[in-house]
Amino acid sequence: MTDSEDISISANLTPLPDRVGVDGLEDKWRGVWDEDGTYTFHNPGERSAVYSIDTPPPTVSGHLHVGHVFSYTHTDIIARYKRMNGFEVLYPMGWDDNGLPTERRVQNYYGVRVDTSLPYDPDFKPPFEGTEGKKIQAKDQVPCSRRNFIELCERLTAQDEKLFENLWRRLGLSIDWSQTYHTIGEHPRRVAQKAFLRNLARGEAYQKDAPGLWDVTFQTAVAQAELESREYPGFYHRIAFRFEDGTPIYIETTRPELLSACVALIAHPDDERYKPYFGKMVTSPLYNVEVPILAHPAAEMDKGAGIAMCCTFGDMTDVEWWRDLHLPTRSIIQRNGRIIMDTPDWIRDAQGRERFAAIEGKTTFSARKEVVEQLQAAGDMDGEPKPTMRMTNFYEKGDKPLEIVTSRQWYLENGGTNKRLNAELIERGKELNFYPDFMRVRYENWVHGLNGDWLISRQRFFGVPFPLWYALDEHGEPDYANPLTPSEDRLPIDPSIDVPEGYSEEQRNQPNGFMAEPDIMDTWATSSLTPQIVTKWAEPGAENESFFKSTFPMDLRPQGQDIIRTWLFSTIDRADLENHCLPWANATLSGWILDPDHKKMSKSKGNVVVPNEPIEKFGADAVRYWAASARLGLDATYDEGQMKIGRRLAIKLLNATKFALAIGREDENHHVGEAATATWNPQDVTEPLDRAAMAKMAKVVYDATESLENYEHSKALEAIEDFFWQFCDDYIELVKNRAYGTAESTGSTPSPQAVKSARTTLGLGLDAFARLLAPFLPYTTEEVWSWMHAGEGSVHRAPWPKPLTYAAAAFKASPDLLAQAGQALTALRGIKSKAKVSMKTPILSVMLNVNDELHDALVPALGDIAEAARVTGRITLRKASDLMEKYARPKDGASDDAAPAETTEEETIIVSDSELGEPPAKKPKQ
RNA sequence: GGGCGAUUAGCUCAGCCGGUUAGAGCGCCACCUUUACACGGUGGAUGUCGGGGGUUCGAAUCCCUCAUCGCCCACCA
Repeated sequence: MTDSEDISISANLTPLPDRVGVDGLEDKWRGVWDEDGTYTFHNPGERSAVYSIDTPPPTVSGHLHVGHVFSYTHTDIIARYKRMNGFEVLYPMGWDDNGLPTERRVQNYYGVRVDTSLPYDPDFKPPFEGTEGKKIQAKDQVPCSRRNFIELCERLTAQDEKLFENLWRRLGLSIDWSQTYHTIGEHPRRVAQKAFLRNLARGEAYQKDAPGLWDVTFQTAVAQAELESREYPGFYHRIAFRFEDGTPIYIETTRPELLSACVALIAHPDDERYKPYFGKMVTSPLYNVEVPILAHPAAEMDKGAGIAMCCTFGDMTDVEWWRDLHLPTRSIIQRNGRIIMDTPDWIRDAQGRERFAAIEGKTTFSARKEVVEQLQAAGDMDGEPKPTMRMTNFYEKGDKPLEIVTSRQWYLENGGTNKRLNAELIERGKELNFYPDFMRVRYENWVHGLNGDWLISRQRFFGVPFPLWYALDEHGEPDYANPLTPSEDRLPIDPSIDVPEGYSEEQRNQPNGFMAEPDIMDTWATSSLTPQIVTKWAEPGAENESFFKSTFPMDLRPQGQDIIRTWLFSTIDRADLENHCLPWANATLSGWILDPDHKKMSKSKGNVVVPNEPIEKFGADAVRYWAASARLGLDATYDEGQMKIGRRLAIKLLNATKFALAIGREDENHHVGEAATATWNPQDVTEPLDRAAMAKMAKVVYDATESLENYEHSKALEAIEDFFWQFCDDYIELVKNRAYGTAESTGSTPSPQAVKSARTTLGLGLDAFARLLAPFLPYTTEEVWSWMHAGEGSVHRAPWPKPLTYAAAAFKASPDLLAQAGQALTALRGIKSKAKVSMKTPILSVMLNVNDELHDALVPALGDIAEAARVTGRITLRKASDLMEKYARPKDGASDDAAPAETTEEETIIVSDSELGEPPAKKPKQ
């Protein structure tokens, strides 16, 4: 095989449609891709031949959003690009269907709630179906077993997943649907439990009975990563504690209802105002409980009165003081957020006990009101409460401030307490390529700022259960210190159904028997393992082992910037602990979608655009074009104008390709009904203008490739698109007559070689554009590809173009000639535009005054230029030096030659002495 | 309070490791139905590059500062 055969492109040309359009292409090609398995991943058995993508599993909430199509398009462009570069692309889809959002929807949709004491009922029928929107009162909700509830969760999410899948398919995501997982599915459960058991065995997972953040609405513990600070209105209350002699000492608090939980007053050790009192005792108002005044550096002198009431627990600072100063625990808040029902024994004062009885069982809100009234009545409050806005921690999905509750929870090391691990995770962050790079800072900030390990247990129902049981002693008390674990080959298990080795079901919850760990893992504890899930880390068998080796560590994690601290970080944590490496080499971070008023689109704002609408209106390729024109990491404005441009680009590609392929094959009605073959050999490109076009193509291919290698899809698209329009507007216009083999205007018939050169360049060019645009406009490019490569498979499996092919065709020509010829053409069109006549009007004669370099460059393309501009008479090029002479003399004729000196500097081509002919007679409309 | 982005034509955005007259598309104006395309074509007008300072022969580009918008982290007495 010689070099020239190596790079020439053979085409199988089909008959062409008389009219083309983008509508209908989606249905046509989606079916073909499914049938042909165009996007199916085939394990090549070696890591270097694979590009693997850790697709974000969207929360299936039943609500779709254009933001979804935005970021997923970015990833799809990369997937398609890598596939065309010969990689087997593992591009799976996942659904995040476990967790609270699903639970809440199921409760409302079916009108049920979990009662863990109920047994599974295989014939359970929920009282409602599809009641969303209508408010089902809590009292109307029918209790059901956890397993029944989970079945309902699965039923509902299956419906939502179908909606999402339809959208993704419509959008043209090149996902291998056979690799789909959902986070509550069997395989992810196995991964989550296996990874947890290994963390446990290595001592990275542990349980602790400690104060922690607690959501009173959902009645579950929450993790640091799920916190959200929000402004919350409150009041400062100035309250008097008293020394033995009755002297008051004032503290300020926004939470007077916690007065009875006070264990100390705390001031800064350097605070001169309070230094004399450290170590002294004071008594609390209302309850007359003695508490010490202590020093701690976390107290801030300029906050409130400078001395704070430490309660167990009002906030995380209280916890810090309590821990550091070994203070007693006096909890008064229950897990449901209400005050405890029994008057605590540390209140001994009879009147104090009476006062406490008045707030028993109340919410913090009404207890606060009661306590304030009591304080005012007792004369222990100074002045009126002063309103304030303060930042308060909320669970990101909750709407009541978090309380701090002591409970037994499971934790996983994440560098929040282990310094060595923290440093290691920072280091992992440095190894990872972030796109854009500045996102790395957010990761580092977060890891540096961790103040505790990752709380992974949740007191909820729909999620992956901990694979644990506890032995019960003769009194029925669990031995938490020595959990019972299943062997890995039993996974996944549900401890509330399955039985630990060596026990029988009858022993469940019996003295000397066992009990299941009731908690489930947080959603992120499963989601943090998506790389292990999609690469089949936990699946047994040689085939899966090979799969894992070919795909892990993965290549790409695309995700939203808002979940760097959760998903990105926790995934790195898990892979570091389990696999001792980064889970992927690259992470791409998407920005937000803003509505046309630059407000972030969100459901609560009511400005969400449902993605089906623009796809319906403009077509999937057009919507993708809009998404593709935004850079990673930057917010993008929802812009239908951009979609219109995308649609226009797609239509142009269809028409230009049809036109180029039709040349020389048309019958008298311009209809192409016959199939044909063609060989586009770069060596047949012989004309200067054609070579210039190919030189430009080589550069564009090179630039686009470089941009895509750097995950800069928008830059690649811009380069390709720019040249595509230049190719259509200038190059095709300049050569179409030559390609036809006719020369109507100049009267000189082009040589067969010149004709072939033009046709070859058109073929090579449009073949290249189909490939270059394939990642962006998959439907349109597949359509045009099918016209020129019938029976050769999909463009999406065709090789990405190489600069070498076009450089060979360019034969060392400069790309500049194309631009220069384009300028000349523009100048000639300008004559007609200014004269307000049809472009068909012949130019009888014209003089083009150009600078010296341009003069020499344009000479070889003059024939094409004259032909394209319909110059029927003389076209003369004159050098700038001669031009100056001309302007030295007064001149006659047209007035568009004003200000010669300036004009000479600003324009490279000046038209003079032009003479137009008669416009041709208008043809009657057909 | 600490940090990260953004700020360029009416709109959406390029350009930013300093260097000729700051670009594109949309929109706008005028014209043209031309053997691919009216879902079209051709031509044209449009900017104190957020403000202010500085470095430099030269700044949209580098430095300082301020402002506005968005986001992240911290902030519950």
